[in-house]
Amino acid sequence: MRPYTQVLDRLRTAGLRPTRQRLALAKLLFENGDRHITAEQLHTEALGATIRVSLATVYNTLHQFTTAGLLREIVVDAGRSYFDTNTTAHHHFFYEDSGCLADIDDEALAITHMPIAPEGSVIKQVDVVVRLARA
Amino acid sequence: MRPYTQVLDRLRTAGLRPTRQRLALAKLLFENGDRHITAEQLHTEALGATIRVSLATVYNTLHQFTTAGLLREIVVDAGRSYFDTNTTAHHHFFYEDSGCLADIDDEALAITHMPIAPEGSVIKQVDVVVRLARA
DNA sequence: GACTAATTCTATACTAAGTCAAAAAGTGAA
DNA sequence: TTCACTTTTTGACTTAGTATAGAATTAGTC
Repeated sequence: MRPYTQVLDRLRTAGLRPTRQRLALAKLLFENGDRHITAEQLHTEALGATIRVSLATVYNTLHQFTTAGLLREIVVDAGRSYFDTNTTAHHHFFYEDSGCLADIDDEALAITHMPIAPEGSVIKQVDVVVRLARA
Repeated sequence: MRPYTQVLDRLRTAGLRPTRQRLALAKLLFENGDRHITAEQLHTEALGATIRVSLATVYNTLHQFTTAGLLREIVVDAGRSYFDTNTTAHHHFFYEDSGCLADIDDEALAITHMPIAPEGSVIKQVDVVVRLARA
């Protein structure tokens, strides 16, 4: 099995053209366990791994992957976007001091009453953020 | 009763020096029903009401009010902060098309099972955002 | 392999939201 | 009124993200 086979399949399945940059970024994102990462972090990581890619391309790629269902955007900080490789429905702890995110176990939190969407709108997603401070 | 009596009391109670700017912004914020507002919106509104105040002061004031417990910051958009005059525990609908926020009735949404805070941290707040798209 | 249409990337300028800091202005107590 | 302390102002600056023209790349056809 060649090194890029899995991410190649993944991009093709998602209907995305498998460019050099997309393949390399997909490898960083999807072959290192579940991750929560910002565009800046991913860009730095790519450069550190001698992947030549512009910051604009990192942003474009993250947004394309999100639109294609490979990533999910997480909004916990008014100053930047986080992207989550785990796209299943789940919620997050957010450590405000460090800017780190962690998944909350499914059984640890549940919403028992869902509100009805107001007239003329549909519910896209329900996000729960448990904000943490250092004890 | 003078026009600024209520907000004057409110600032004094909160331990904040009642400067001209703080009084005027407090009046806009707290005497128009529950509001969700960004710094830019408040600044525009203040200027429209011939309140001379700098944008830096609007930001400073919103942050001071939040720290003093008069406002609550709501993070639903990675590009800007919203401030909520209703500081009780409650959750929000966020209309992604328009950038508008609306409170969710208490009984309409319930969470069973609060997660335990991870080692070394405390839960500051639990935020639920129901993201809406146009139908 | 050559050609080519369409897509994507790059580099850099730009935007929007928010912050910084020195000087000026204002508050409140004595 | 004075004065110590706080707050505001102004305009420069920072940060995260976006725009865009030209270059580079992908992928299908022959």
